Amino acid sequence: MADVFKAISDETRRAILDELIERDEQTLFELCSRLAMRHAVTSSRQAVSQHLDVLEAAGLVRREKRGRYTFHTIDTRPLAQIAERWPITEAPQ
Amino acid sequence: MADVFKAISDETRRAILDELIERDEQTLFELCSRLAMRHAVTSSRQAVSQHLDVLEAAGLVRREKRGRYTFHTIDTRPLAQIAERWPITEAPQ
DNA sequence: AGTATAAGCAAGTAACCACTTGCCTATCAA
DNA sequence: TTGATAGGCAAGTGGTTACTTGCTTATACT
Repeated sequence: MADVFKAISDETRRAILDELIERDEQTLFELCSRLAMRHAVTSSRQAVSQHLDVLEAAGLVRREKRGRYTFHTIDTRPLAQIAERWPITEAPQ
Repeated sequence: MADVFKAISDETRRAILDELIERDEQTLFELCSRLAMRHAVTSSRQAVSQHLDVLEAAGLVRREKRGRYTFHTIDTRPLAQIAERWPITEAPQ
């Protein structure tokens, strides 16, 4: 789907995926503080939340609400279609 | 590079890559007519040329000028970094 | 030399998108 | 029940970007 390409076209969203690869099942606040500390992302909570909306629409992140916390889980499988669509050859074509 | 993600974030540019996968070494005019016929892309020559600029900056397309023709070649290798950055797992994480 | 074809350059425009701001809802603890 | 924490909703704004328009350059053909 086109959503996947749009999702990874933004630097902050790529940092979110990086952070979720390092540590999965994070809440919004956890993500915000760890993005600021480890990935030099200065976006506000609302901005990060909107990015997570985009990542969820692309199927790259799943949300699971427990109590007052919402945990975010990464799912890299939608990225497979990229390598399938344009197979990577060793030498330049 | 960030340019690769930006490059494939646009539907028309993805169609250009699709078309170059089908038939490599096309000129700008060839690309324009084949995009219109086979990929329902209605963009003008200048628009396609600007898209090729972006794809070239991302290293996904190389240009080779011979006489009055400029041939465009696809190089999918920059896409490999995507799968490397977020490895694809079979089951959801 | 003159014309046609292939393509580059550059400014202007309109739509999109990331981000902010302000307010609201829900859950939990004291 | 009151306050604090975690998060959602929605409108407005500024910057980016895809696209058009018009002009220019370069190569090839007659």
